[in-house]
Amino acid sequence: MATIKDIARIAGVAPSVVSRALNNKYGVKESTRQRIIQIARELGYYPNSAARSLVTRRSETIGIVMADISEPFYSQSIKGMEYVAKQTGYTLLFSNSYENVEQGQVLHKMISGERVDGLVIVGSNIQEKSFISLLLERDIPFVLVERKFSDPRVNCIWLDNVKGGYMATKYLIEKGHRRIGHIAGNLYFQVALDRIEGYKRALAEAGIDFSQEWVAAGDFLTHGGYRAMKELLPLGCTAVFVANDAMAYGALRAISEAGLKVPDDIAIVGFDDLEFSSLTNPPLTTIRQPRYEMGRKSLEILTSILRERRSGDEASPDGVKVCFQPELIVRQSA
Amino acid sequence: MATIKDIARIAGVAPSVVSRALNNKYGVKESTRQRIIQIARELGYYPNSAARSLVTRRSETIGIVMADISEPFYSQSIKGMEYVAKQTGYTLLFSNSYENVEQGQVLHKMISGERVDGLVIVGSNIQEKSFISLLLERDIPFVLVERKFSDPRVNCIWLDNVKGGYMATKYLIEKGHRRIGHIAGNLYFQVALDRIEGYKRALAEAGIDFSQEWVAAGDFLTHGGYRAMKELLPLGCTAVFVANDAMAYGALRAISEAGLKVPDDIAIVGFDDLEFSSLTNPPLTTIRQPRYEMGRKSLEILTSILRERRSGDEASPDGVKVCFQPELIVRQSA
DNA sequence: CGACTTTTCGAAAACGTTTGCCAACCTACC
DNA sequence: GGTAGGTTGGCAAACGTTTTCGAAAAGTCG
Repeated sequence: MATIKDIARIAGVAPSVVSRALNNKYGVKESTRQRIIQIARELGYYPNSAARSLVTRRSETIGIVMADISEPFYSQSIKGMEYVAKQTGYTLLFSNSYENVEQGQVLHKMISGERVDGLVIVGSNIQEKSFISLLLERDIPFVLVERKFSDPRVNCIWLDNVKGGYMATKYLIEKGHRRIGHIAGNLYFQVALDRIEGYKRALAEAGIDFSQEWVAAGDFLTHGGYRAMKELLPLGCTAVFVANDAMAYGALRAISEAGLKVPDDIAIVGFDDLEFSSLTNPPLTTIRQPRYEMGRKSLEILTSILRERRSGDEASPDGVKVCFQPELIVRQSA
Repeated sequence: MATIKDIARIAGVAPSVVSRALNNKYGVKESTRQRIIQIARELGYYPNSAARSLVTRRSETIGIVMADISEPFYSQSIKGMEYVAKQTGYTLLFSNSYENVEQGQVLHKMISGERVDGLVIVGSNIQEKSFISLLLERDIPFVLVERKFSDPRVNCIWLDNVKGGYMATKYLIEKGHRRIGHIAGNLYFQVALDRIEGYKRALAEAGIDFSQEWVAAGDFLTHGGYRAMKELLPLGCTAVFVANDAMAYGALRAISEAGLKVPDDIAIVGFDDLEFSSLTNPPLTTIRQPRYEMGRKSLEILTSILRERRSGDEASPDGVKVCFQPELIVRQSA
């Protein structure tokens, strides 16, 4: 590979001039700049990223850590993030946390190895906070997705899950249901708790007693939804609000295996509005989460912080907090 | 962040010794090694990856380029790759090619910037070959997934798609169907061509005339499957072999919208066996592709090449070629 | 105890960039 | 023609490692 020195030699100029020319810095005559650019092109020059980030202390890379990148739930978020990454020239480095950000050395590998300039952490569980103080202490920009965090310094973006749970449940109540169950997500995650909270509020508002028995524990995965629905079935509810679509798929299956019909015997409302949810039988009524926009926003926040830092401006000490709104998508399962 | 020099100073030793101690190299007394390790731990030392790869010319990173990481099709491959990556300590750097590897600078960014030590390229289209000669020329290890490439030097792994297409079609024939349509994938990809070929062979073997009219053009995406099925519907076929599950979902929808029943009016066989395919209505009969194993294998091949190179052994000039076998999964759509 | 071998350690170069600072050059103005 | 001021280019240090080579220390053996 050609280096900056090769170019300098050929152009009859010092390496530093080549660097400035290629980086569009002030202080090099336009004619020599053109000459240098031409030579660089002919040599197929591409800057060595290790050398560059060693001196600039920047990697132009952003780390994305999420539970499991292969969950369909994340597909749209990723697309949104990539959109911004492409715009701003950042490279995205994905890493699975498998429900536990703090465990494992991925985070250390990323931040201590200076492989990333900043982080987007989506869906960390509520018990984890030491990694947050670590990031704060090391002064590494990051944004939390799907988690509200009270410290004013941290950037968070999340969906109003309480409202979403409320909307789903209220919709079922308006449809005339009174015996409404809930399949909850993994309770170590704030989203699961918030959706339960919304469910409770709608119930309370309609004067329906909340019963712990009606909420079955799930794990946000299809199979967990299936199991939970089986638990719920004998209780005779006429409707179930399921904390996410993936579990709703499992619930649909359990219901169908029991020989019951959706929505006539049991109505189902999911959460998330995955791509597949319009293809289930029947198509799933659900709460849409603007995942693309949220992914995009998360990266916009991060890149703008990074930009501020690079330009040396004093960044505001306060983080950004953005709350997105859920939307009810009515299909045929309720 | 603490550097190797800090440790050296505290330990009263030269930086080079620290490096050797931390990398478990021969030539440092066990007692000093322990002392150094202890100090490193106390300081929370982590090697700066840029500095390291600048001198070693290795990034300990593998680039994975695929059409669209968020397609559910890839989820299992990714899991398989991650498994090996974790074992071997490599970091995975994903990049979407959006159906065109050569376009765009991702590849250059990765290889010319020396960000990756090797590449796994899954599903490049058949017209693209200049990137292959580039990689060969630059002597960058890579493995092609989902594409057979005749040059003996290149490592390829693929599924026997001809056989898969044959199995799917033959199954339908055995079920008594004679009017069997096909929804093809994007014809710029070898897999699409091979599955058509398998379809043709099964037809020929059963003495059924092949008619171009019976094969509808698709794009491997759900919506394309939906459209293609609509084209096929008026032709009165009693069965359709769909080139992948994602399109099969669209086909199922089109059929159901037309008021027809699967499998009674039209039988459907898909390809891939995605997670969702057991949840469709009716559950999809399909050809399974061992995606996890293929992802895993691709990275095993690459890492073993990388290991050989690092140890300085002369690698064999010939690449590895691995063909995986498809498997028929019978559910209820055919 | 001396000669030799082996082990342990240190100095320094190298990897490819960026950047602060200074020197040289050019322009223009008096 | 001299000087001030601005523009352009070069030198050298720095970033944090690894690695080569040689020196010093330690160990071995007669």
